[in-house]
Amino acid sequence: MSKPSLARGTRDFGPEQMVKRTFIFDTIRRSFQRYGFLPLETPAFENLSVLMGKYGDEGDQLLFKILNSGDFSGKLSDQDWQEGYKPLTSKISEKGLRYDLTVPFARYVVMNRGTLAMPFKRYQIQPVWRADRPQKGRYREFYQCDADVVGTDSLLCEAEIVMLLHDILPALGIKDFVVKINNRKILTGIAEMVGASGMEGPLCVAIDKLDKIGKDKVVEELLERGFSELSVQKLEPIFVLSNEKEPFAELKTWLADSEIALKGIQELEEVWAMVKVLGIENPQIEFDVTLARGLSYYTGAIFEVKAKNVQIGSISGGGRYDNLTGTFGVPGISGVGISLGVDRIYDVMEELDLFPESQNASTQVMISNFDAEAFTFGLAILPKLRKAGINAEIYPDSVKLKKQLDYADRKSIPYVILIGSDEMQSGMLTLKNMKSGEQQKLSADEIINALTKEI
RNA sequence: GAGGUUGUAGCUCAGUCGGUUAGAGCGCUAGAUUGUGGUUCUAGAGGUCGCGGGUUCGAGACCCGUCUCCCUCCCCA
Repeated sequence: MSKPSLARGTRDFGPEQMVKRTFIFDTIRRSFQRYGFLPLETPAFENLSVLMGKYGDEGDQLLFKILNSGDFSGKLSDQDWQEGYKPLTSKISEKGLRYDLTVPFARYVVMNRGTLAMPFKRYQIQPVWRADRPQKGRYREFYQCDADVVGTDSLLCEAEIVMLLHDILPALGIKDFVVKINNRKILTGIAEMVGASGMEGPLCVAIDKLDKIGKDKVVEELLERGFSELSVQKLEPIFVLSNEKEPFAELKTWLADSEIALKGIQELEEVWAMVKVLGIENPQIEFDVTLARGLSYYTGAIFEVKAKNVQIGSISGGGRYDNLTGTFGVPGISGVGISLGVDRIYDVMEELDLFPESQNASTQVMISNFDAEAFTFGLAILPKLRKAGINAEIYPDSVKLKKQLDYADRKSIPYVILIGSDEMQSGMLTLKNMKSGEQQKLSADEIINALTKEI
């Protein structure tokens, strides 16, 4: 027999952690609802045909695949084994764990399009799985909180996402953050401009590292990735732009010949304008040409949120996707959304010590169990406490008081009711304050009164 | 997927050059105290040294493999 262990990249969440996590979930859910999003849940696993090809090659590889049940290898031939793992995978696995919440949502929209009031706004809070190598702030099972709008290409949705983030993060205590915004159309335009159409993928990957490794290294990497000297020269303005907060005018001059880039810039300007009208106090948004994001389905705005003063990756990301439902046979439904990573938000809050103290979740009063007679007496009082809305429990075994008080102490139960022969005779119970050690004689009703006031 | 690193009691960690019965602190259990927790004192329990193989008279220590933790890259929440 071997000791039990957790699967790589997974965690248990004990009671204290769950109290904190629940606080995050509740805060986010409340905001989602306030913006008119409706709840949705989808299955933990989907057919691979739904998931494959939506996240890029890298994403396909990070999908957890589920082995077909039963004799999955029975029909395999020798040739199947020799063709390599990719063709083999499709023969032995047809389901996979969900990788994000956006693709299953798109599938849901396609399957239910006749019944949904468009534009359709939904939120979804569920775990997702990625066969990644775990690291700080990176897990193989983690929760995402998504809010998406489909069925409209109004840029109001982008502006509302900005606003939503400015509601949620401060409500969690995260005041220092930055919402980075870019637009895929601009990136496409840039690739076009420098004569490297369709190469925005590698382009993004390289320029994304600008603030990390510096201009010279980025140029080096671009050349390595197959960009010509001329292309790299034409990219020069990027290195200047990257320092500006709102360099839309400069961008327009530089990319004047690219229709698609101009469209992207115009979209961003509109979002900025709308954010101003919505009146967010001190909006923490920033244009970032180097923001790319790997998910291949984005076509318009892209978002990423970073918490400042902590070394944890982005806590939220999202963007607009014009043709995700198109991959399921229903084109023309544009959507946009964001995803908040609960586990990273948790890590940020833990590191910055942002969790509120008060936790009304646990027991407020425990009835001690001195002997069989007192136990029966206490049993009658227990439901009265609970009916009055007081979290209460009775110690189940007639063991030494020392042990019972120790239990109450360790659960941080603030009050204990002591019942002995005196108390049963007089009806006046002893209420002990565990923090101060004070004890007073009160009737059951008086105790309920006193404790109700404390809530 | 590539590279590096870690693993000894429930937790944090010692363990010398390869050598007797693997230790400490905290925690846990019991008692001191038969109606009173936190402090104190006393006693006790608790180990497949991640797992599998190898070298050796002898391995917690050395070698190989494997799993896991953490880190860098890639990518991402």
